[in-house]
Amino acid sequence: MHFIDVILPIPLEKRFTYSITKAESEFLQVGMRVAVPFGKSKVYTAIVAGIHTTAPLVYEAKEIHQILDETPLVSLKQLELWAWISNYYLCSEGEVMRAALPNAFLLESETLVVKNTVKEFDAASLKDDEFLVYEALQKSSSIKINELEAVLNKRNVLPVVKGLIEKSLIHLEEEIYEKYKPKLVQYVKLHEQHLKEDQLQQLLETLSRAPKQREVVLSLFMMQSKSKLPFKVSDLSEQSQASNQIIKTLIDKEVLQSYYIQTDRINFEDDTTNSKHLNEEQSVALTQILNQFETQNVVLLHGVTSSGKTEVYVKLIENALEKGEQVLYLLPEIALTTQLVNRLQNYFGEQVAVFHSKYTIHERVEVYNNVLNSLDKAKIIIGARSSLFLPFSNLGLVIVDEEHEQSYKQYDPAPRYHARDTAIVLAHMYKAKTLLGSATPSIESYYNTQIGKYGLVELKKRYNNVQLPDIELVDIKVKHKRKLMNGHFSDRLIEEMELTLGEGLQVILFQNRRGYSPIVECNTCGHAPQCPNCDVSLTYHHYRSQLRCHYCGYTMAMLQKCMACYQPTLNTKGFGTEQIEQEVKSIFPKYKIARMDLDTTRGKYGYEKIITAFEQKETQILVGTQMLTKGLDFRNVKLVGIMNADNMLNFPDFRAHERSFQLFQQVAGRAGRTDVQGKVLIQTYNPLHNILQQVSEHHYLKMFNEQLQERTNFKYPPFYRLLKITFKHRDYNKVERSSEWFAKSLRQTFKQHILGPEFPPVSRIRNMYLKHVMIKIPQQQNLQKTKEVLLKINSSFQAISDFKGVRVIFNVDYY
DNA sequence: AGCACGCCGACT
DNA sequence: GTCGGCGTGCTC
Repeated sequence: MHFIDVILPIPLEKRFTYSITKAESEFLQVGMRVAVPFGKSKVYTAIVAGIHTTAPLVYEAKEIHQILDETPLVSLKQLELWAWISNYYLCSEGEVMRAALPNAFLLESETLVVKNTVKEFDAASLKDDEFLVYEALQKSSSIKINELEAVLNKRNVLPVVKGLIEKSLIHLEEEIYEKYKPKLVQYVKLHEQHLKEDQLQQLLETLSRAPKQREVVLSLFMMQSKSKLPFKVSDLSEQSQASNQIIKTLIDKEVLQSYYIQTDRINFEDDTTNSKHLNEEQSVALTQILNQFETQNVVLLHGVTSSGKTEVYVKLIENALEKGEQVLYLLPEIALTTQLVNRLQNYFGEQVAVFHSKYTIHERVEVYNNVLNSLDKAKIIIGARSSLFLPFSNLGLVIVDEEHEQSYKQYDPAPRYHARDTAIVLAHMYKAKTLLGSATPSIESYYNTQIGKYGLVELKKRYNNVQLPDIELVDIKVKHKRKLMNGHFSDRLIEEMELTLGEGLQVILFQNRRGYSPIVECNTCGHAPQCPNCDVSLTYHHYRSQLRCHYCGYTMAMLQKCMACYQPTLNTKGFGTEQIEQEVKSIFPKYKIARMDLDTTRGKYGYEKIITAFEQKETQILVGTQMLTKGLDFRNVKLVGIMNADNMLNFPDFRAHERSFQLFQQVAGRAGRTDVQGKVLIQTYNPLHNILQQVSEHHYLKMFNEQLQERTNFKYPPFYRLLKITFKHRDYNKVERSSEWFAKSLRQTFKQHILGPEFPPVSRIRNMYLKHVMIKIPQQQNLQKTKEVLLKINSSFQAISDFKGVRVIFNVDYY
């Protein structure tokens, strides 16, 4: 007897065992996909994780449905990484599998209703619904079960189907299909029988009465004489100005022959240029990095904005390529702009492959396959965090750019992994080196350089010796008192904007909040409209005059009168990008303004349009949220205005200060990137705030030391690990009771290292109440043991019937 | 996570 | 009387 253990793409801890034949056991290898029946009717794609001959004791293993691969799709190293993630981040291997494989590799089964070939039966015995199904089956022999919903015009069609099965009129079949279809492009050539010269003459004569067709043949003949490459149908129709119909006729007549070639969807122009020379600082940094790699696995490159980190990366990549190694270049999702990708493609041409979520499922499969087959066109992978899961074979270098970015930590669906930390583990598995890069390193990473765990290399000067921008803090409390504010703009900001725009240079305005205003309040009674599903007030969006909830997407029309007291005294409180845009328009009517936030960047090329317009100076002023800060390189920006620094600084989180410093520094880095010194204005009610002082002095170390002190005092990372547990249920009391129970159990072991349960700032989202419990884990405490205790408590918890249905979410190294 | 089975209110 | 709501439990 032969069996396999498989990983299924579902959030269940266990692996599942299926039986296979001897022949299958000889063919199958770990890492191949199989389709297996699961539950009563489902068919899932599973990954083979083990092959053995031990029969399960308490149940009979089902047989597999079919084998889906000829060679493993997932390597042993990848499975090792999956196991590490599921163990470290406390989730199932199935959840990792879901995140790791492009969706198109996961087959889905669909139930088909198929007509039985039966003798006579009494049509009158059918109910109305049953007759409708029977009638539909007369036209086509099978129907998908979800299509029946339309036929019957109701949702629950199963009873009808059951009835028909009992009457032996139909049966069910499961159809499995592969979601990925290779892209085929139609090519044409002259049919073989016309290849010789004299035959061609003859052919042209026979076409003398069909001038259009004759034209096409001549065009093709011309094209063939110029180039030996195959011709696409689209090329031909363009060349000869003929419609596809004419070409189709010629193919039907066998004058032309058509054939298909499988092509990659991802194409780029090939204009390889030589990489730039490094300046002295950069070469020094490069040498230092290479030296440190001799003894360190991880090196942090701390380079101020515009110091030319990318050029250093390029050299390191070249270096790895020469050794025949693969390179993974990780970026936060939003920083994956065409700007950077184009730059790297210019250096490395086809060897670069890009992988991120805006790609279609087909494009992702192609990149995956190219890496799996170690093709030349996928030597360098540029991608967002999910590219960690690609099937590398000889990875030599991992670059984590903007390593401080919090978006490297996946938040919502499990696995809640940190891409930077996982990248280091991944690199370690391949004995590869990791380079972390940032202008504003995370406290954790910088701390690791201080204790000698990572190497550290610094780039202190900007490229071309451009000076760092001059940062000025504007006290808007004073400006308000002296009546020097125009809306949300201080006189200083307006002056500087006029100056910059007057010189033909561009301005970026940063406001970390979208919409028009986050709160609408009644001046008479103080009532503010709330979201019915979440515990937040609705944000007013001027565009379409709506009130929207940023948590659940609820919308309603903007009110004319207060809902509570019916007075038309509604007032907006606070402000977002929309309001800033509107104010700029009225203060600077002569200039063109663009806004970049979640609302304006929907769609695949959402960002690009706005960015390109700004690059090409079609717009002079760009208003936006933190999207603006990531990896954009605008040459013509001189002034950056931060509209309000306070709401970020006052955010209730131990990382708020670090994050504000990073964000302000990054935004400031957009100013003055070529030869003029940039200017940054930060408007604040609190100009004496330490962080703002440190930002204005560009003093990273001061910030680092101060924050580190606070982290020591208050027991936060890097001195303690944090594990956050979220409890979620629609019943408020259930959340209260269950989280209390859990925290109490944890306290028995971990004593004062348990915080909470506490409500988060937004305590209800989509009608689900939330409560958090935090475990602080001292460095000397064994992480594995801690998790074992936690999981044990969790299984007792799951057994308590009162807590049934409460979702418990673990977030290891919570960000 | 799905998806079935199973037990209680509003309709023909 | 049925249809359909979603609470509970299982999946190799």
